[in-house]
Amino acid sequence: MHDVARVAGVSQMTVSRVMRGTGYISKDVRDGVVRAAREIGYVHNRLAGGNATYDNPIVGVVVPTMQNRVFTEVLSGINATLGESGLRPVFGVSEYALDHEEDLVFDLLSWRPRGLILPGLEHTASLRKIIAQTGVRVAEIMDIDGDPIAASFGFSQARAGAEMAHHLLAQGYRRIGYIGSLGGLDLRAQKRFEAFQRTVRAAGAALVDVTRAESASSMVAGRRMTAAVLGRRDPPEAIYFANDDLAAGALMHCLAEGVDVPQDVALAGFNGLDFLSALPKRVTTTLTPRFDIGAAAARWILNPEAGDTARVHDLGSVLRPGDTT
Amino acid sequence: MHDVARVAGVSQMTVSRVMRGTGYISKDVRDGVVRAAREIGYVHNRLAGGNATYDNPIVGVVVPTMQNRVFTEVLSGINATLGESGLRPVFGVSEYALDHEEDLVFDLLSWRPRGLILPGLEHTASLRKIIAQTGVRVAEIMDIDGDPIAASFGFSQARAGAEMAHHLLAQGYRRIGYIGSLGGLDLRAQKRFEAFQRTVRAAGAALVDVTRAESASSMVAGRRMTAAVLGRRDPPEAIYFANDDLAAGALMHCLAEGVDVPQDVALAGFNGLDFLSALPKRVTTTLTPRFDIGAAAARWILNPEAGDTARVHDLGSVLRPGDTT
DNA sequence: CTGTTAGCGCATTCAT
DNA sequence: ATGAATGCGCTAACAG
Repeated sequence: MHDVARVAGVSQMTVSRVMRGTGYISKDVRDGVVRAAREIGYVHNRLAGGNATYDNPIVGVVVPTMQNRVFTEVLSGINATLGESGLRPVFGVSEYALDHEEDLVFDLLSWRPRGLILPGLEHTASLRKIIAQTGVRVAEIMDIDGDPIAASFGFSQARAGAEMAHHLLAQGYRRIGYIGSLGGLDLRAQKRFEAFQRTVRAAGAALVDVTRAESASSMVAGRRMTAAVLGRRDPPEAIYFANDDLAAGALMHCLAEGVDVPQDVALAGFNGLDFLSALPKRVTTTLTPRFDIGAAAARWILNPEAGDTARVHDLGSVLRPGDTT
Repeated sequence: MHDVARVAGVSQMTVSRVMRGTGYISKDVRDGVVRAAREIGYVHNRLAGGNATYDNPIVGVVVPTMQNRVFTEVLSGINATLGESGLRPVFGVSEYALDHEEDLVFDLLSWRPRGLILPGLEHTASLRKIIAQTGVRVAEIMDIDGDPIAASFGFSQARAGAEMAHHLLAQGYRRIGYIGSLGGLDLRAQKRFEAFQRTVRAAGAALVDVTRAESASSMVAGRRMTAAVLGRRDPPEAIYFANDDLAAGALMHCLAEGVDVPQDVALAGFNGLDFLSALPKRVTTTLTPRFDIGAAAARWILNPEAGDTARVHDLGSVLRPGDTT
């Protein structure tokens, strides 16, 4: 900055102001500074200033996985919203492990981020403690069933699960199955499952099969598990999947093996990913506003002053019946 | 750090050394410092030191899009490799626009990254200039057909395209189509296409239909375009798609409409994404090492000293014939 | 609208 | 194995 200032014939502080676009600078001076910077090939160091201001143009983001479109879409929403303000997300992948999440948050805090975006409402005690100590602004996303640290953005996982149960029951299915993944590590999926299970049983229907892969969810896993479940004695009339990938894999199994959907077995997914509408049958699913959740959380981090004092932000989810139930 | 030092009864410099794990520190002192830090809730500021060292534990990454699994897998590879060294990727999305890429690089340089990872070998002149001026370490990924700034990691897009042409020709197809997306903005896809086209024509066969969506590639777009192409007079006997999503969408169309594959039309994709193996038919495709490309590029950024002086790193691609050709 | 002064939190360098 | 002095590149606060 000193060099730029010398070349432009102004003070170093003026260069700083031009670079950040703050304060009142006459057009002539501004142009001169910009030209001088270009001339000597100067690139503003945006992190050095964080030293003086105690924070950086960064938002720390923890995602459970990158293998699932859901979280890359959330990340897209965050990135798009932050981009307008020149901030950037710096992310870590927790692999659905709370203790790993704790380590990640500790690391991300060493970047002095303006805020943190975390998945879900469940965290370790140490995590909560360090958040309280440092006073970072934290947005919790994807789930609103619980008490947020500061603010939550998402929808009710329990309501979504119960709603799908009601839908299947309304279609007359009484012998129902559930197929998930990750051995139940996905706490949001688990919440959906539990509400689903409660609702099914409360109606006097039976949850006849619950299967979870140890692996991550994928079409391949869905196809494999569905084949297994349908091969057992007295298979379910309808299966609720933890997400669309699993459900789509199930549909592929049925297409390949000539199993009639929904006559022989009904299928329901979760998330409403775009690719579903390319499949031969429209899969019944629940639409979730993934991009918007990321965008809303990012916006909340960006505007500490905004009159938005709500702690719980329900962006809603919508059950979309298809041709598979 | 001062506070930690006071509590631990050592100098600030010793705390700095403990935090970074460098230099020789006696176990007693180290433990005392760690305890003191925990006691007062101190979190190391990893970016402040970048001030003194002229760079930060950051690698700037440009990806063309987040809508495509391909690039999230590359990002995973980068993230996994950097994680071991405590660095983090900071990414920007170029939307396949070279001028936007230029802006992003300029922005990423303001983070004083240890290196940059860029998609492809084509960049604007200004981009090249600023890279040269700042002397950042740059890894170019996904393509090796050309002259890298410093080092490239990927495979030959041209070879992959030609190889698929040979495969289709060997199966006896003479009237061939191509379906892409993004109006040709994806320069790697474009290179594949051109080599494919050359090879088809050199063999005396005909490229009878070339269709590109303006939108991003997706199963939905693939299904829609395939329906259109097959509805025209004298449709192609085989279609080469810019990627697996498009090809999978085509297969869905054929399944839904009772079009026999590969009897009525043969289909070939590109990338070898996992989900292909869940489809009712194995789609012919080219396997690409996406995760490994990201990992290799990250490793190269991490080890400036390594004896690796090669500029071109061919990680290879493999044509995998399936049941659709 | 622009400049001066002071200092952010840390790492390098050189002592000891 | 540890400490003191110094400076990195930048911004806040205030002066004018």
